[in-house]
Amino acid sequence: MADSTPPFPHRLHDHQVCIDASMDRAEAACLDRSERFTENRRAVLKLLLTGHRPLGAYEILERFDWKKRRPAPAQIYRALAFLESIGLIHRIASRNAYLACSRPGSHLGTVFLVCEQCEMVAELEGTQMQTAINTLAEQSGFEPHTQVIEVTGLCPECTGTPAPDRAET
Amino acid sequence: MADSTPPFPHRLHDHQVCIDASMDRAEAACLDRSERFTENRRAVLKLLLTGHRPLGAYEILERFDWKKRRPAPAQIYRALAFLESIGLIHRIASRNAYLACSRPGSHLGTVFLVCEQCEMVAELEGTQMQTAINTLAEQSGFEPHTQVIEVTGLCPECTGTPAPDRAET
DNA sequence: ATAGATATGATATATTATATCATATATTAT
DNA sequence: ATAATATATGATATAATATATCATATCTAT
Repeated sequence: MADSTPPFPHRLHDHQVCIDASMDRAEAACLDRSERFTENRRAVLKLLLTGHRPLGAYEILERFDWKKRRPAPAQIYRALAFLESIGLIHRIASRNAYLACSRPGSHLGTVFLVCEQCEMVAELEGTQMQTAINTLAEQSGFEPHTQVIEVTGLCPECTGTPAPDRAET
Repeated sequence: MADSTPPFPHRLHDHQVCIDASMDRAEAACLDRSERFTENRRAVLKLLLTGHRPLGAYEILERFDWKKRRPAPAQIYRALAFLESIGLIHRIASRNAYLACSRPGSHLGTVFLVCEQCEMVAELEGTQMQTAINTLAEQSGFEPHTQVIEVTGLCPECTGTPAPDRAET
């Protein structure tokens, strides 16, 4: 049973739909946990949702549409910490950058494919990978808690080799 | 065909053997590429070899046994960049730290198991993981170049659950 | 309305990493 | 051996990323 959404968002997809859906999910996630979806958190998430590409904290700061005073870095980091804590964004460790989550649900075995040219990131489920990690961990007597799986390379758009057209039911 | 060395070095293993062997391999690797194994590079590698645990660049700097003036950060980073470039050390992205390599040979599918308590790191081959990544990449039309696979959790010593004694031939 | 909890504002500073240019050292060709 | 070339280091400065702290504001439940 393959996932129907393509790993890398199509060049011409309706991105507003992504944004709206994500903001709605965020709203719901906060409500669900009785957490506040404040203006700051909203603003930071919205900035991260502008593209399927990770932004550094200071990049977010620069793009922040501040009404009064320019916000301090801490303000951004606080929002990022919060959003990450409830699974709405991911930190891409290999880039010190933050990415809006595009896969509601569990993120235990999530794999990130990061294009080194256009910086787009695909967020994949990696079930097989998870199995492999669990096997390795078991063999080592290791108890896994969190994991970072980030693959850097070239996305279909940037290699000129588009992804095979699978699952055309 | 399982690897005979345990994933996490045993509490009582003869560590001097590790160090000596690694320094010898480093020497050979440099010779092989006509690169210079200078005092700085030697010193940085040696510090990283003091334990199977990653050190931050500034941690290395602090422990650096400087004869004259305290070296500048750049000096450490230069050595680290060099050592990493020829595969003698690894960068642990999730910790901004550097680890002496304990597995001569290819590092394409290397998996790091990082203990969040004692900070020991096991460096594993992850063949199955590599296959999983390649599959995911192919399905996505992604061309993988480099990858970061880091699992954080508790090592056998720290869970109290020692690794099963496998391959006792 | 008040008390308690949580988020923000403001300031300062810690941590990690790189840029630059002059000097020194090693390697190669002569 | 010596000069020419390449490579590494020394020294200084600064960039980029992230956290600590404490006062104030805002929300939530009673």
